[in-house]
Amino acid sequence: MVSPEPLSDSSNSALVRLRALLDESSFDGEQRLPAERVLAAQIGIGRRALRRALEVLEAEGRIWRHQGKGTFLGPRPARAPTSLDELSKRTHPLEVMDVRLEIEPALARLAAMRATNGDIERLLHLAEKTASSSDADGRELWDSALHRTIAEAAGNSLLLAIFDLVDRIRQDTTWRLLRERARSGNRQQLYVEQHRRVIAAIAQREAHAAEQAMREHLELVRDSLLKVMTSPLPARIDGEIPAKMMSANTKNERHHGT
Amino acid sequence: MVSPEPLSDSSNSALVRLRALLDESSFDGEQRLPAERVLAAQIGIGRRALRRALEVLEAEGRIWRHQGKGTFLGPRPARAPTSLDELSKRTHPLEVMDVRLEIEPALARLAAMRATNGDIERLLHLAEKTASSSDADGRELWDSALHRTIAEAAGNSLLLAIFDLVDRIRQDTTWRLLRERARSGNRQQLYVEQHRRVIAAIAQREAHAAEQAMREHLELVRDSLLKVMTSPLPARIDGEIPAKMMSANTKNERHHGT
DNA sequence: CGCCGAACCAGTTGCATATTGGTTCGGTCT
DNA sequence: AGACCGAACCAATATGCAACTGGTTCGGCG
Repeated sequence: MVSPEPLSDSSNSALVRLRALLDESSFDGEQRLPAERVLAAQIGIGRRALRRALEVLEAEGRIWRHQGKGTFLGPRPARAPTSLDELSKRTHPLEVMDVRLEIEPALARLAAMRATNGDIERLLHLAEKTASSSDADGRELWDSALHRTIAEAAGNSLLLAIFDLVDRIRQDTTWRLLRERARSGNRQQLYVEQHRRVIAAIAQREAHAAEQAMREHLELVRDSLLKVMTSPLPARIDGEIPAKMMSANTKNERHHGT
Repeated sequence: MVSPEPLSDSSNSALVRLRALLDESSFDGEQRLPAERVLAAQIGIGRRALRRALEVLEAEGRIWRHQGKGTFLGPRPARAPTSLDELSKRTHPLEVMDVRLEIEPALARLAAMRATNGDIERLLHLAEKTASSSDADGRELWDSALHRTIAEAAGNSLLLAIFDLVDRIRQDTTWRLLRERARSGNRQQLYVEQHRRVIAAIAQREAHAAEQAMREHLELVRDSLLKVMTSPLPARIDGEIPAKMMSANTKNERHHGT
């Protein structure tokens, strides 16, 4: 068929010659093919023409490229499912807060039921430290330790591992400035009070109260985060917020109908 | 009173002086304190004596050290990510069921709120497949796909990743024989009915009903697993069951959103 | 107008180097 | 003999730099 041909002759010949190279398996055993500059010189075409040909091949899925790494044969390797970087890149802060709202109240409840006296002692100690810490960095450090100690006290190693996973994503670089701005809001005193309430409930073995207190605390944290993110400041973390993911369990009454 | 003193005078004085430094917050804002060689020179003691003092402080949890990094104030930060193998090795089946009981009802609730019509269509399709499947292997396959589709429909990629993590542990080799024995109990028909109920609730957007139905389903699964594990058969999965971890949320009614 | 070479930008890798805590050794003083 | 010290070494980490990579822009040229 004679379709309109946007590519020039030389580009086209480059594509043909590249396809021939790939088909002949001229790079036997070699997953990686030469750098663009080298390859262009070998074939005897310009780098620009070569790149257009490579674009086609990449769109076809026959090769894949990555800046700084090179060009490789075969389909793009699947992402490691639990690779922290990948996961944190494609995870939105509000998603993380939703997950924390699902997990940490449960952790607090379990901690209230199963914490040892030693756990409770450590929690009380941490609460003091958090309150007495003056600078923001120190507060965040002790706060993190506090939440994790509760997770430990829950006595479920898998749930603890999940907590760590979420926490690692939360502490990723992208969030740094976000948290700095979030904690500028002077809610620190309220946070301290909420922490105290959670710990008290755990110490008194009141599972439901611990769960509820933790949920209220995290809801406040999320609202604070939300406020920061929707603030008129032009510097947004990420342009797109998937519509599905929008936080939706502030008051999750039953949805009837529609 | 003159208690036996294992430490020498100089070490002791080093410890006293170090404690003074930390209490006075001489390292305000600085999480990291000077290198051992420097610090020893500053205090005017030998490095060996300094190190003994640091050991005490580390045991007390006031500092933490790591080779090549340095010595830091505060509690030791969360440790490195746990690989799947490691995690799976020291995770007990009942722990996994407890985690599923925490996460999957929440997933069902979110799915009821945010599932697309396409999601629901797929769920209905899967329900048919699961019911019509005759052999046990096929049933398990469809069952797994069903649970994961619900997790997808929840629309939180991080929560989905966590679900996958748990699911991968659940499908680890150690569990194979356990599941074989568990499904020998003729509860399959009941499982199918429970699945149907969960899907119906999601399709009708009844978040609370979906959550509750999923919880009931998983509780039955866990009870079935528990029965198999405590059966008189000598082949136990793992010798030790930490007392803390014993399942303890059979009847904890939940209060979401107050 | 299309193409080319060249330069520049940005992400990645590797290596040499410096610094850290961890350890061992011999000398020295009490 | 035991406690201490300085020095050196070991191993893990951090850091900076050079050398690539693909991605992009620019001026020149036919």
